[in-house]
Amino acid sequence: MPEGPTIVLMKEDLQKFVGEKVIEVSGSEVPENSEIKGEILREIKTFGKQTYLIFDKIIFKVHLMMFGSYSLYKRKDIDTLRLGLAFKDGGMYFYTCVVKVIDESFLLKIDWEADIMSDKWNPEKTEQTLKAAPKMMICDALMNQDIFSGVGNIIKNEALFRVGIHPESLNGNLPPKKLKEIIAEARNYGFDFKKWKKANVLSKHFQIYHQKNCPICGAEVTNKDSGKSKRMSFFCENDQKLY
DNA sequence: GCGAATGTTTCCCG
DNA sequence: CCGGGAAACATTCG
Repeated sequence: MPEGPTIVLMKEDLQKFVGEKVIEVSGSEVPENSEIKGEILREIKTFGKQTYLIFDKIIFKVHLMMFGSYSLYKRKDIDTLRLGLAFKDGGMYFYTCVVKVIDESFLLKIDWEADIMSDKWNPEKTEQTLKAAPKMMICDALMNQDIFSGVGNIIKNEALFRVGIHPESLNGNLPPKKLKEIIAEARNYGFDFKKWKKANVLSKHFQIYHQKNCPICGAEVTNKDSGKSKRMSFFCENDQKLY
Protein backbone atom coordinates (compact mmCIF):
# COMPACT_ATOMS: atom_id res chain seq x y z
CA MET A 1 0.00 0.00 0.00
CA PRO A 2 2.49 2.72 0.93
CA GLU A 3 5.06 4.80 -0.86
CA GLY A 4 5.94 8.26 0.39
CA PRO A 5 3.05 10.11 -1.26
CA THR A 6 0.50 7.69 0.25
CA ILE A 7 1.95 8.41 3.67
CA VAL A 8 1.63 12.14 3.08
CA LEU A 9 -2.03 11.62 2.19
CA MET A 10 -2.48 9.59 5.35
CA LYS A 11 -0.97 12.41 7.39
CA GLU A 12 -3.42 14.85 5.85
CA ASP A 13 -6.22 12.48 6.89
CA LEU A 14 -4.95 12.28 10.48
CA GLN A 15 -4.10 15.94 10.84
CA LYS A 16 -7.52 16.85 12.22
CA PHE A 17 -6.69 15.00 15.46
CA VAL A 18 -3.65 17.12 16.24
CA GLY A 19 -4.34 19.09 19.41
CA GLU A 20 -6.91 16.57 20.60
CA LYS A 21 -6.85 14.44 23.71
CA VAL A 22 -6.63 10.64 23.56
CA ILE A 23 -9.68 9.03 25.11
CA GLU A 24 -8.94 5.36 24.54
CA VAL A 25 -5.90 3.31 23.52
CA SER A 26 -5.85 -0.13 21.94
CA GLY A 27 -3.67 -2.45 19.88
CA SER A 28 -0.97 -5.05 20.36
CA GLU A 29 1.95 -2.61 20.26
CA VAL A 30 0.85 -0.33 23.08
CA PRO A 31 3.62 -0.51 25.68
CA GLU A 32 2.75 -1.71 29.19
CA ASN A 33 2.25 0.99 31.78
CA SER A 34 2.29 3.71 29.19
CA GLU A 35 0.11 6.65 30.09
CA ILE A 36 -1.15 7.72 26.73
CA LYS A 37 -4.73 8.17 27.78
CA GLY A 38 -5.39 11.84 28.38
CA GLU A 39 -2.31 12.89 26.40
CA ILE A 40 -2.66 15.46 23.67
CA LEU A 41 -1.43 14.63 20.16
CA ARG A 42 1.00 17.48 19.60
CA GLU A 43 2.23 16.87 16.09
CA ILE A 44 2.39 14.41 13.22
CA LYS A 45 5.56 14.24 11.16
CA THR A 46 6.38 12.04 8.21
CA PHE A 47 9.74 11.06 6.84
CA GLY A 48 9.61 9.01 3.67
CA LYS A 49 7.42 6.04 4.49
CA GLN A 50 7.52 6.60 8.24
CA THR A 51 4.99 8.44 10.36
CA TYR A 52 5.67 9.91 13.81
CA LEU A 53 2.90 10.59 16.30
CA ILE A 54 4.29 13.02 18.82
CA PHE A 55 2.95 13.30 22.37
CA ASP A 56 4.55 14.94 25.40
CA LYS A 57 5.25 11.63 27.10
CA ILE A 58 5.72 9.33 24.14
CA ILE A 59 6.52 9.28 20.41
CA PHE A 60 5.29 6.50 18.13
CA LYS A 61 6.95 5.56 14.87
CA VAL A 62 4.57 3.81 12.48
CA HIS A 63 5.67 2.02 9.31
CA LEU A 64 3.03 0.37 7.14
CA MET A 65 5.54 -1.92 5.44
CA MET A 66 4.09 -3.74 2.42
CA PHE A 67 0.62 -4.65 3.68
CA GLY A 68 -0.19 -2.15 6.37
CA SER A 69 -3.35 -0.09 6.43
CA TYR A 70 -5.10 2.48 8.57
CA SER A 71 -8.62 3.63 9.17
CA LEU A 72 -10.41 6.42 10.97
CA TYR A 73 -12.78 3.98 12.63
CA LYS A 74 -12.23 0.59 14.20
CA ARG A 75 -12.40 -2.15 11.61
CA LYS A 76 -13.60 -5.47 12.94
CA ASP A 77 -12.60 -7.41 9.86
CA ILE A 78 -8.89 -7.09 10.60
CA ASP A 79 -7.48 -8.62 13.76
CA THR A 80 -3.97 -7.23 13.45
CA LEU A 81 -4.64 -3.91 15.14
CA ARG A 82 -1.22 -2.66 16.24
CA LEU A 83 -2.17 0.77 17.51
CA GLY A 84 -5.50 2.44 17.95
CA LEU A 85 -6.05 5.92 19.35
CA ALA A 86 -9.56 7.16 19.97
CA PHE A 87 -10.33 10.86 20.23
CA LYS A 88 -13.56 12.68 20.99
CA ASP A 89 -14.82 12.53 17.44
CA GLY A 90 -13.16 9.55 15.82
CA GLY A 91 -9.74 7.96 15.89
CA MET A 92 -6.79 6.52 14.05
CA TYR A 93 -6.20 2.78 13.76
CA PHE A 94 -3.10 1.17 12.29
CA TYR A 95 -3.11 -2.46 11.15
CA THR A 96 -0.48 -4.98 10.06
CA CYS A 97 2.30 -2.50 10.50
CA VAL A 98 5.41 -1.95 12.60
CA VAL A 99 4.93 0.38 15.55
CA LYS A 100 7.86 1.44 17.71
CA VAL A 101 8.27 3.85 20.56
CA ILE A 102 11.18 6.22 19.97
CA ASP A 103 12.62 9.14 21.86
CA GLU A 104 13.25 12.69 20.78
CA SER A 105 16.89 12.12 19.91
CA PHE A 106 15.75 9.77 17.14
CA LEU A 107 13.89 12.61 15.46
CA LEU A 108 16.89 14.88 15.74
CA LYS A 109 19.02 12.43 13.78
CA ILE A 110 16.71 12.36 10.77
CA ASP A 111 18.01 14.02 7.62
CA TRP A 112 14.80 15.71 6.50
CA GLU A 113 16.51 16.92 3.34
CA ALA A 114 16.40 13.34 2.01
CA ASP A 115 12.59 13.20 1.90
CA ILE A 116 11.38 13.63 -1.68
CA MET A 117 7.99 14.90 -0.49
CA SER A 118 9.38 17.43 1.98
CA ASP A 119 9.82 21.18 1.56
CA LYS A 120 13.30 20.58 2.88
CA TRP A 121 14.20 18.21 0.00
CA ASN A 122 17.70 19.06 -1.19
CA PRO A 123 18.44 18.01 -4.78
CA GLU A 124 21.94 19.48 -4.77
CA LYS A 125 22.93 17.38 -1.80
CA THR A 126 21.40 14.31 -3.38
CA GLU A 127 23.48 14.97 -6.49
CA GLN A 128 26.64 15.03 -4.37
CA THR A 129 25.62 11.80 -2.63
CA LEU A 130 25.11 10.03 -5.96
CA LYS A 131 28.39 11.33 -7.34
CA ALA A 132 30.13 9.97 -4.26
CA ALA A 133 28.82 6.48 -5.11
CA PRO A 134 29.68 6.12 -8.81
CA LYS A 135 29.43 2.34 -8.90
CA MET A 136 25.96 2.19 -7.42
CA MET A 137 23.13 1.41 -9.81
CA ILE A 138 20.60 4.19 -10.11
CA CYS A 139 17.78 1.71 -9.31
CA ASP A 140 19.46 0.94 -5.97
CA ALA A 141 20.05 4.61 -5.26
CA LEU A 142 16.37 5.38 -5.83
CA MET A 143 15.26 2.58 -3.50
CA ASN A 144 17.71 3.66 -0.81
CA GLN A 145 15.68 5.35 1.91
CA ASP A 146 18.66 7.35 3.14
CA ILE A 147 19.04 8.95 -0.30
CA PHE A 148 15.53 9.10 -1.78
CA SER A 149 13.35 8.71 1.28
CA GLY A 150 9.79 7.93 0.23
CA VAL A 151 10.58 6.44 -3.17
CA GLY A 152 9.21 2.94 -3.70
CA ASN A 153 9.21 0.54 -6.59
CA ILE A 154 6.47 2.37 -8.49
CA ILE A 155 8.13 5.78 -8.31
CA LYS A 156 11.47 4.20 -9.18
CA ASN A 157 10.21 2.62 -12.37
CA GLU A 158 7.96 5.42 -13.54
CA ALA A 159 10.50 8.18 -12.88
CA LEU A 160 13.25 6.27 -14.72
CA PHE A 161 10.96 5.76 -17.69
CA ARG A 162 10.06 9.43 -17.84
CA VAL A 163 13.68 10.50 -18.11
CA GLY A 164 14.72 7.62 -20.40
CA ILE A 165 17.27 6.04 -18.09
CA HIS A 166 17.84 2.27 -17.83
CA PRO A 167 17.46 1.15 -14.19
CA GLU A 168 20.83 -0.61 -14.16
CA SER A 169 22.77 2.48 -15.21
CA LEU A 170 25.59 3.37 -12.84
CA ASN A 171 25.43 6.69 -11.03
CA GLY A 172 28.93 7.54 -12.17
CA ASN A 173 28.11 6.96 -15.85
CA LEU A 174 25.16 9.33 -15.95
CA PRO A 175 25.91 12.65 -17.67
CA PRO A 176 25.38 15.59 -15.30
CA LYS A 177 22.20 16.60 -17.09
CA LYS A 178 20.62 13.14 -16.76
CA LEU A 179 21.66 12.90 -13.13
CA LYS A 180 19.88 16.17 -12.39
CA GLU A 181 16.87 14.99 -14.37
CA ILE A 182 16.31 11.77 -12.47
CA ILE A 183 16.73 13.54 -9.12
CA ALA A 184 14.15 16.13 -10.12
CA GLU A 185 11.80 13.51 -11.53
CA ALA A 186 11.78 11.38 -8.37
CA ARG A 187 10.17 14.28 -6.50
CA ASN A 188 8.06 15.43 -9.42
CA TYR A 189 6.58 11.97 -9.95
CA GLY A 190 5.99 11.77 -6.20
CA PHE A 191 3.58 14.67 -6.47
CA ASP A 192 1.84 13.23 -9.53
CA PHE A 193 1.57 9.96 -7.60
CA LYS A 194 -0.03 11.81 -4.70
CA LYS A 195 -2.50 13.63 -6.92
CA TRP A 196 -3.53 10.45 -8.75
CA LYS A 197 -3.63 8.35 -5.61
CA LYS A 198 -5.94 10.84 -4.00
CA ALA A 199 -8.24 10.73 -7.03
CA ASN A 200 -8.05 6.93 -7.01
CA VAL A 201 -6.64 6.80 -10.53
CA LEU A 202 -3.00 6.00 -9.84
CA SER A 203 -2.74 2.71 -11.70
CA LYS A 204 -4.45 4.18 -14.75
CA HIS A 205 -1.46 6.44 -15.17
CA PHE A 206 1.22 3.75 -15.06
CA GLN A 207 3.29 4.01 -18.21
CA ILE A 208 5.79 1.24 -17.59
CA TYR A 209 5.15 -0.32 -14.16
CA HIS A 210 3.47 -3.69 -14.79
CA GLN A 211 2.76 -2.67 -18.36
CA LYS A 212 3.02 -4.97 -21.34
CA ASN A 213 4.16 -2.61 -24.06
CA CYS A 214 6.17 0.59 -24.13
CA PRO A 215 3.86 3.57 -24.68
CA ILE A 216 6.51 5.21 -26.90
CA CYS A 217 7.65 2.50 -29.28
CA GLY A 218 5.27 -0.36 -28.56
CA ALA A 219 8.04 -2.84 -27.83
CA GLU A 220 7.49 -5.40 -25.10
CA VAL A 221 8.38 -4.09 -21.66
CA THR A 222 11.31 -5.89 -20.03
CA ASN A 223 11.00 -6.87 -16.40
CA LYS A 224 13.74 -8.25 -14.24
CA ASP A 225 15.05 -8.12 -10.71
CA SER A 226 17.77 -5.55 -10.77
CA GLY A 227 20.42 -4.12 -8.53
CA LYS A 228 21.39 -5.15 -5.05
CA SER A 229 17.90 -4.43 -3.88
CA LYS A 230 16.64 -7.17 -6.24
CA ARG A 231 13.38 -5.40 -6.82
CA MET A 232 11.51 -5.79 -10.05
CA SER A 233 12.38 -3.23 -12.68
CA PHE A 234 10.14 -2.55 -15.66
CA PHE A 235 11.74 -0.78 -18.58
CA CYS A 236 11.92 -0.38 -22.34
CA GLU A 237 15.17 -1.48 -23.98
CA ASN A 238 14.73 1.07 -26.78
CA ASP A 239 13.66 4.14 -24.89
CA GLN A 240 15.70 3.84 -21.70
CA LYS A 241 19.41 4.18 -22.26
CA LEU A 242 21.93 2.16 -20.30
CA TYR A 243 24.70 4.45 -19.14
C1' DG B 1 -5.83 -21.86 -5.04
C1' DC B 2 -1.30 -20.07 -6.21
C1' DG B 3 1.80 -16.58 -6.62
C1' DA B 4 3.14 -12.09 -6.59
C1' DA B 5 3.40 -7.55 -4.66
C1' DT B 6 3.66 -0.15 -3.39
C1' DG B 7 8.84 -2.91 2.31
C1' DT B 8 12.27 -3.63 5.78
C1' DT B 9 14.86 -6.13 9.25
C1' DT B 10 17.26 -10.05 10.86
C1' DC B 11 19.65 -14.16 10.70
C1' DC B 12 22.70 -17.53 8.64
C1' DC B 13 26.37 -18.88 5.78
C1' DG B 14 30.75 -18.77 3.21
C1' DC C 1 34.10 -8.84 9.80
C1' DC C 2 31.64 -8.35 5.40
C1' DG C 3 28.41 -9.29 1.73
C1' DG C 4 24.91 -12.04 -0.21
C1' DG C 5 20.95 -14.58 0.29
C1' DA C 6 17.01 -16.29 2.36
C1' DA C 7 13.57 -15.93 5.80
C1' DA C 8 10.30 -13.55 8.38
C1' DC C 9 6.18 -10.69 8.83
C1' DA C 10 1.12 -10.74 6.72
C1' DT C 11 -2.82 -9.04 3.23
C1' DT C 12 -4.86 -8.33 -1.13
C1' DC C 13 -5.50 -9.06 -5.80
C1' DG C 14 -5.60 -11.35 -10.23
